[in-house]
Amino acid sequence: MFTTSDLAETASLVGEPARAAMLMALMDGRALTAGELARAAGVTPQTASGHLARMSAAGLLAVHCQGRHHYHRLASPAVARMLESIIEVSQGEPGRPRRAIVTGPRDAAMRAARTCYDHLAGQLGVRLADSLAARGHVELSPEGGAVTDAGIAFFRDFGLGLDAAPGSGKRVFCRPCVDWSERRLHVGGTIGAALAAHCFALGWIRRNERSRTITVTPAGERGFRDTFGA
Amino acid sequence: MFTTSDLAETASLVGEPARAAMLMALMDGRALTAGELARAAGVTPQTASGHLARMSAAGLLAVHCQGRHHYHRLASPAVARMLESIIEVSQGEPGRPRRAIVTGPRDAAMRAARTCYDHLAGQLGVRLADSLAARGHVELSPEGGAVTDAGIAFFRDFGLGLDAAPGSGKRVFCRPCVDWSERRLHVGGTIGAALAAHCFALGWIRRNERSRTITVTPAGERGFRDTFGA
DNA sequence: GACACGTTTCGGGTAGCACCGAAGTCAGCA
DNA sequence: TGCTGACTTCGGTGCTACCCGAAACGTGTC
Repeated sequence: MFTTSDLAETASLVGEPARAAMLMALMDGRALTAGELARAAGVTPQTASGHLARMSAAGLLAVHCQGRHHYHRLASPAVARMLESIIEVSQGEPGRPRRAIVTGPRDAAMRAARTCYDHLAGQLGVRLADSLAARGHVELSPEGGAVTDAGIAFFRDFGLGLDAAPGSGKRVFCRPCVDWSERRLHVGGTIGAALAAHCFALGWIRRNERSRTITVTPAGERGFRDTFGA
Repeated sequence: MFTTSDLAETASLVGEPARAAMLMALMDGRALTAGELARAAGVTPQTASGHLARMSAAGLLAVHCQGRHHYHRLASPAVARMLESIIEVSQGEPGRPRRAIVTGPRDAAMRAARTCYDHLAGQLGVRLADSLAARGHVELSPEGGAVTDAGIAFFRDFGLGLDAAPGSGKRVFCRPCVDWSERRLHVGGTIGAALAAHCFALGWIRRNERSRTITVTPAGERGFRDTFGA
């Protein structure tokens, strides 16, 4: 069972600016040290330590100690999904315009391409999703998403190891994820994670230091154009 | 764009016991008056009023004034999804047992059958989902869900008006929703909502006053057994 | 119009907690 | 073994906001 106080407890952990900033910093799926998270949240290490201990105890974060560094990461994809859904509500209705924000170059890089827990987001993520949908490889809707039979063959050719056999009748789902900068859907879930991991392995994209942004390499430019037409 | 403070602001609204209790009371999708919500949260009307105003301003609730009663409801399915995802995280890992709670008869009724925003949940919801999955009418996984072609025909025979044409190639998705009492998946999304609405229309189930629980009528017992084998 | 009822606004009391300074613990290194 | 750096624990301070009593507002009823 569960009680409403459990709901409030979890939500109140997220509902504090310093902790929210730490969680957002971890949304790229990497593990960061306590000091890095303290800087990301703009608080002193001792304050951050208390926050991290509480979030770990509540099952929001997982800790991995290595020497004198303590690496923290989101405990599970469910936590990432929770944060996404809160962000979606925070954005309000698309119709109602929110206050404009002066966007610096850093924000431009964020909009261009970034990771969203374990898959690709930003303009790159949306472009890929659009291309995959236009070619009939995936179907995406706010309600859900799935990889078509043609898509399974395509991803297999591309080099992704898919667990489900094409003839098994079992559908490969791709979770639709609302992009908070583009306000459009991109491909998440296991297929999104596998796709992102493969692009990293191919050297098409690489992570930038101290940021959730990613850079598309020249090889990636060619690859995305030739393989995805995007 | 959005900022981390938006995330914290929304989460902090949910992360307060009185407000969380009100939101949970609204999770059945109905609209309740300010006074009813005050009682549900265990606070005075004037305290509840302040909370409701803040949640409405933030876009979590929608208000509908009728005479001297103000009816509040969840502003959108996105809010319901957000609450579900927070609950999912609040429950922790299935492996780690949470503190046992003495469950009274009221809780037993909740576990048996209730509504979850707009669809059926509890043992009834899970039983229906299992039956539909076993017969190949839907496919459900934590990543997503879809109605099969056979399922579309089945639901059409049952009397549900489905928007997507069977031959259009467009998939009808059903959002998987983690049941917080059964810890299993049940059928949500538009198909789940349509299914629940049709069962209400057929008189198979009816709402109980002042509770999210629902009762299966004798006609419903027969109907669920004959039509769904559940 | 007087009254009852549901809801909202205002003001002050209070509890909780986020924050930081200082000190303690632990790992790595010379 | 002493030193440095990363992290945690402890104690005290200050602010936020939750809460309720009192009163005002609007609406439906007699």
